[in-house]
Amino acid sequence: MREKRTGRVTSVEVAAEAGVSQATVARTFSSPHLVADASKEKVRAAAERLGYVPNAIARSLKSQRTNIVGAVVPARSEYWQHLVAEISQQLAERGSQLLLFTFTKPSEVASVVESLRQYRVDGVLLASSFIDNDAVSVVSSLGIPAVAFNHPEALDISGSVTVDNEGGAALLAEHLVETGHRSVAFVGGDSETGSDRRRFKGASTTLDRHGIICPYIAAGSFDYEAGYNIAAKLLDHFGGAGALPDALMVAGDELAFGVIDGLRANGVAVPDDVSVTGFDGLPQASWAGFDITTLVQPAEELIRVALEQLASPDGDGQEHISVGGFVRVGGSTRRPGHTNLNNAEGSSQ
Amino acid sequence: MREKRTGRVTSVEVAAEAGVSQATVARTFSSPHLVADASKEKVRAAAERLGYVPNAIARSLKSQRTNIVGAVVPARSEYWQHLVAEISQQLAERGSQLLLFTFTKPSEVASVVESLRQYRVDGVLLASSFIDNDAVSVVSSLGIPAVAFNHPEALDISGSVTVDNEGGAALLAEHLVETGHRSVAFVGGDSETGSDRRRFKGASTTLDRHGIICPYIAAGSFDYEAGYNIAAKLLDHFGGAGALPDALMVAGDELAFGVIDGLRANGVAVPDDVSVTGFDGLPQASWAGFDITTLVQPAEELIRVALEQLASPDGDGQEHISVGGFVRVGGSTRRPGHTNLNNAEGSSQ
DNA sequence: TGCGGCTATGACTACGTAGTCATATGATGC
DNA sequence: GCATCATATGACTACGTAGTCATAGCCGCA
Repeated sequence: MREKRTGRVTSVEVAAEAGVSQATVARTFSSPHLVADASKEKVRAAAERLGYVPNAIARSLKSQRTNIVGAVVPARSEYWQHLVAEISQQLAERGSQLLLFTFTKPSEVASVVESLRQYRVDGVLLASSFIDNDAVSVVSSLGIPAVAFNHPEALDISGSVTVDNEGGAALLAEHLVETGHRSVAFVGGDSETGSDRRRFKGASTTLDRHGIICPYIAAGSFDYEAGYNIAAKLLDHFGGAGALPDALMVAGDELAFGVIDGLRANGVAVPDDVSVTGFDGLPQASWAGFDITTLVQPAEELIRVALEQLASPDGDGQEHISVGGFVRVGGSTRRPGHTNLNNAEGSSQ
Repeated sequence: MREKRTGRVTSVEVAAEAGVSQATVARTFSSPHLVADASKEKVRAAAERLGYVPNAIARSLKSQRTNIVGAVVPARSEYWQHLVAEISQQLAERGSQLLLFTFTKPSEVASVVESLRQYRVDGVLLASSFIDNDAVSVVSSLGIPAVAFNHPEALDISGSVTVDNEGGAALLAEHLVETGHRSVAFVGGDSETGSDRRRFKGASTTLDRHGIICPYIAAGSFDYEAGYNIAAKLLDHFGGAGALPDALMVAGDELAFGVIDGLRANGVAVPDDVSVTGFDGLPQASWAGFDITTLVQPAEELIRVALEQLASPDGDGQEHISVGGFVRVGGSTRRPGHTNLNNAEGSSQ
């Protein structure tokens, strides 16, 4: 009785067992339409008996396709953790695998790229505005299809997919104006990133059109900690809780969580003393404790578009796609009933 | 002038360029100690000129090692998102890559396992108590070293690493007793999971020893939603906010976030009306808005131990390791000063 | 001088698959 | 009844590397 030497059975052995050639076994699994039903049956039965599983490594070597997509994302980011789940799911649907790389400092990206080159991934999702253009250009100059995700800076180097940061921030700003907010400040994350700058631009331009001047206040990064710490400084800056603007537009949801918690720790009520908006549409933004008014990034669509670009024939992927988001209204902003601009003053503090 | 056909240069071409044999090129990159310094120099220079990068796929085929570790985790879980970052970091330090698979329903695990077999990963981290024993046994019966992570049920099938759920829950229970809580209920997640059962066991046994009977209340799953929804039912069950026990021990942090938000939405103050503890030690548990008293799982250690087990020679990995956690005291539980058991009544409601 | 031992290197081959080419078998057209 | 064609299959080889084996050169010691 033949034993199942599982995981080490080859197509040759299956061929012997099934009484066909190795080629027929290979075809049964990779191009079944080329094999007669009777043969397929025999092969499948033999494979079953022996515990055969096609070797994807060998297949990749021969076919020059790995069916593996690499993703390079920052390790500690609620936003990217959220997206990775979506990436993974969509890749699975396409029959591809996800080779995940995380980094905590941008300087780690270089060595990651080296690994990606070695593994001959079919494509790379460079997922972050924290990745500098050098890394992006290295990858794409290697002939690896790359899509810079939410990295609107990478315009001339590789394909890119991003939410419409400017338009999204504009939508949020419009919403604030419509709900009667007359003074707004913008709390930025990492001002080195294009996302941050574009969100501020969208906000300030829109507010400006309504005669509101929107100062930029830098938290330094997009994480909770930064938001929490900036809260006290905001109070200093404006001269106390009573002097805060009507609303704070925060550049990212995680940052906004920190801002809200920090404000509350300082006795500021959200939204009663100040409205707060976020940006990203994280699941946690809907949690009752925060319930943030935020711009929801259509994660499913963003990633679908990005993967389609990776899958498209090389070179054609040099597109730069911007996807619109939508405002999710939560309890972190005041909603003075059907207030319009005429009586908006009533909702100001 | 030779062009850099990047990504498609082979060791043979580098050998020709450097004036050595292919074997010497291969050795320069995989066993440099076998190559004379002078040759290494020539090879490195030639490789640089041609833009050569070793092909990890071919290497894997030849050497029967992929340097890839697979991880199978639930897609929507704060806890696992937290751990994936740690896994990824530690694998990078070991020169390995992470092939990530996520699932939303346990039924999806089967197809994931199929992919893992094809890719001949060096090992698999089966990261969840949601994965049934069938899947675990399939993997390990394939000769793929597998470590069931936080899956204390898998005792006879593969190696496993888990936090000491029972001991951790006992620590939390002790803390509650020490801080004067005299009545406690346990809010469970998915009672099908061993983690849930053991945490309850640790809690109830310990509380029992102090004369406290701890009922089990099922939220059904470990996610925020479940926690939020169970809050109202808790009030029903106990007959109003005033009749709640002194403390609720919740089986997981994310679940606890939901419980807290749900309680607050129903006008219950945490910790003033009821103390709440979590379990996991997620970063968010330290956020000011929640600031949960929780059992911190030592993520770094857990994963290090798991990876060491994967790396150990096959067969030896059949160990079942339990790692202790520690209590992080937050603001979600009352701390009546130096209250001890003698005057604990004073802090009861 | 001669011989064992050590280092560095090249020739060769296997890893397991998929695609190319050639061939055999029927089925179809005139 | 012969040429044509589609289908099914087998033999063969290449994908790019790493390890095995053999050999050449070299040192030291008798």
